Amino acid sequence: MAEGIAFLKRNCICGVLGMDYVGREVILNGWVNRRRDHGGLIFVDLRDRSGIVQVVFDPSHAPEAHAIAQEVRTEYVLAVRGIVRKRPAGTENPELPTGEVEVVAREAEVLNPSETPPFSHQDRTQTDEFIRLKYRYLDLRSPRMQANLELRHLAAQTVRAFLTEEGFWEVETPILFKPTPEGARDYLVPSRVSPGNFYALPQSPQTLKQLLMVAGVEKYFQLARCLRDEDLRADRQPEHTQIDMEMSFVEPDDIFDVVERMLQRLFQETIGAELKIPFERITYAEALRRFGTDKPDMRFPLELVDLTDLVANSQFQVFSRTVASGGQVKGINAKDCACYTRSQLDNLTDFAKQHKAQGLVWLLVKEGPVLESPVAKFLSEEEQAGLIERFQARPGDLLLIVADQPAIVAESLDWLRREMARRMGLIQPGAWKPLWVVEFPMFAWNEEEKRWEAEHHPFCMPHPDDLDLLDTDPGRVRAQSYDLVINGVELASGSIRIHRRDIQQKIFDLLGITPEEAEKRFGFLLKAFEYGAPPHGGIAPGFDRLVMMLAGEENIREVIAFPKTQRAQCLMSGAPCEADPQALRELHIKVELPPQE
RNA sequence: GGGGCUGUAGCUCAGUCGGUUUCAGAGUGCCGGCCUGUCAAGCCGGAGGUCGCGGGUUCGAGUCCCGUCAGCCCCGCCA
Repeated sequence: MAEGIAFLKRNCICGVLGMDYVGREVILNGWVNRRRDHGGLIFVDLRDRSGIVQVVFDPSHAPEAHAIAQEVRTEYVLAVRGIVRKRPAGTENPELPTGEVEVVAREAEVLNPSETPPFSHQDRTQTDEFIRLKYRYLDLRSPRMQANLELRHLAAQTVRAFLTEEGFWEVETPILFKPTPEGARDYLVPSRVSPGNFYALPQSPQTLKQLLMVAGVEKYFQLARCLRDEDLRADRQPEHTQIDMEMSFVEPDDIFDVVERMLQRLFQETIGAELKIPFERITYAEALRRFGTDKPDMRFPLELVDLTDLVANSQFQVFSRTVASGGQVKGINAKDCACYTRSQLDNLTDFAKQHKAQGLVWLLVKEGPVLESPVAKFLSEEEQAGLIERFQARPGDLLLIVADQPAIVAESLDWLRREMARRMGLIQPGAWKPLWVVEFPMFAWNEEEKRWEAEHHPFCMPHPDDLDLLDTDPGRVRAQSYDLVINGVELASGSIRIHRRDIQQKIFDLLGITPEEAEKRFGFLLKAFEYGAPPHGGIAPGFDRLVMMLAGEENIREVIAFPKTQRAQCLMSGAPCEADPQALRELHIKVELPPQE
C-alpha cells in the first residue's frame, strides 16, 4: 500500500469494550469526543458509531503516544493501539457503557486533524437549527441523530423483510415521469433531447403502481420518494418517502390486515411497543360527528356532544338563531375542570376564537347538579337538565359549547378537544391508538371554481352501494378509501381503485375531465386498463412520519439525513442555485426574473 | 400569499426607562501556562463582536420606528 495511505487500521470498535476484553490488545479508530489533559496523564474519550471508550495516555509508559495525545483536539480522527484493562478501583464511570474498562495507549496516529467545530453536540445547550443544518455532517455525529438514522434504517429493513415474507416485490419506478393526479404542484425537469418538454418528478408512484397491477405483479411495494412543490411544515418536506403498496384481487380488509401486521411488527422490532390488532375503525362521517375531524386522536375521550335539537328553541338566541340558520350546537365535557378561574376560561374562549369560533359558552357544573354561567339565566330548567344529562355531567365538570355552522363547530371543537386533553394531562406517554377512518366522501365541492374535485384522486373506487348516487347526488357518494390515523397523525392513505372503464369515465365526467384531457394526462393508464386490469387497491404509509413517531421526534427534519428549510433550501449545499448559462442554452430555457428594486 | 416568534463573541444567552462605573457582558468553546485518575476534569491568564442588513427619529440607538434578509411555528396550500 502506498506511503501515507496505510494507517493503523482498527480491529475492534469502541462501544463493545467491556470486562471480557480485559488484557487484549486492540486497535481503535474514531473521533476525539473529549480530551482531558492532566499534565501527566491525558484521557481521550474516543468515539465511533458504536459508542465511546476512554483511552489513557501515560507519558511514562508510551511517551510518543502521549506526545500525539497532547496535539489532538476535539473531532480529530485518531487511531490508537493499546491494551484493554479494568479501570483502577473507584475510577469506573457508571454513566458510560464501557465505563468499567479503559484502553491504555501504546501507539497513536492522527488520521486526520479537524478544525474547531462550530458547535458541539456535547454542549448542554440546544444549537440553533440554522447552524445544525449548515454543518449537517457534524450534527449527524450526535447520539440523537445517529440513533435516528439507525432507527430509520431498522424500520426500512423491517418493512422490507415483512413485505417480502408476504410475497410483495419491491419494484423501482421512475423519478423522471409525467404529472401525477395528486393535486399538488409538480417539480418539473426540462428535457434536453426533447426541447420544450418537461418531465414531472412523481408526487407518488400512483399510476405506475396501478400499471404494475395490470402487469401481473399482484403485490408491489417500494420505499418511494415522493416530490411535491408545496410549502413546508414541521411534518412536511418537499421530498418524502412512502411505503408505497398495491395489491391485486383485494378488498379493503385485505389491505388493513397486511398493514396492521406490518405496523405491529415494525413497532415491536424498533421500539418494543405493542400494537393491538385489528385496529379500531370508524367511518369518516362518524369521526366528524364524534371528534370534529377526520384524524381524531383516540388516546383520550372528550367526545363531542350534539346539543342542536336540545337548544333549538332556547331563549338563548346564540343557540336558537344558530340552529335556525342551519348551524349546530355541540360541546365537550372537561371532567373536573369546574375549578378553572375566570382568566383561564377567558383564555379558552380566546383559543376557540383563534380557531374560527365566534365565541365559547362555558358552564360550570356545581353541586345539585346545577349549572353556573353568565348564560345560565337564559337556559330553561328543561334545557339545563337536558344538558346535564346529555353531557353526563357531574358536579365539578366544565362544559364547553360552540354554536356555529357545522364546519366551524367541528374545527374549533377539534382544536379545543386536543387543547383540553393537553391541559388535563389525558395523554398517557407511550400510548398508541391506531384508527382506520373509512368511507371518505368521493368528491369535495370547490366553491371558488364551482366544480367537483376528487377528495383522494380520480382513480378511487366509489362505494358499491353509492354507484347510483353518481348521477343524482355526487356529494353523498362514499369512496372505498381509507386513512390510517395514529395518535391524531395521518399516517397512511389509500383506496380500492377503479378497474372498470365505464365507472372511470363517469368519474372523469363528474370531475369535468374531458376525454381529450383524460387521454392526454392518463391515456397510457386507461389504455392499459383495456387489457385485463385486475381489481386492485393500495395504500401508502408515510415513512418519515412513521420514523418520526417511533423516534419520538416532533419534527420530520430530525429523521431525514439532509432535510431542507421552510424555503425548501439546503443550507449545507446552497441548493437550489443558479444554472450554468450553457446548460440553460442546451435546454432552450431563458430565465426571466421579476424586476428588482 | 398571510399571521406570529427569533436574530448580540465560534456556540448558548443576558442586556431594565434611549444616556451615567453593566454598554460591549456572562457561561461554554478556543489559544497559552500549571497540573498523573479525570470523565461537563481543575486552577491561572489571554484572544475573540459591523449587536442580521439598510434607512429613519434623536444631542445620543444593541434598545424606538420603517424596510429588508434569514431561521422556526402556524393559516392558506399540501401528504
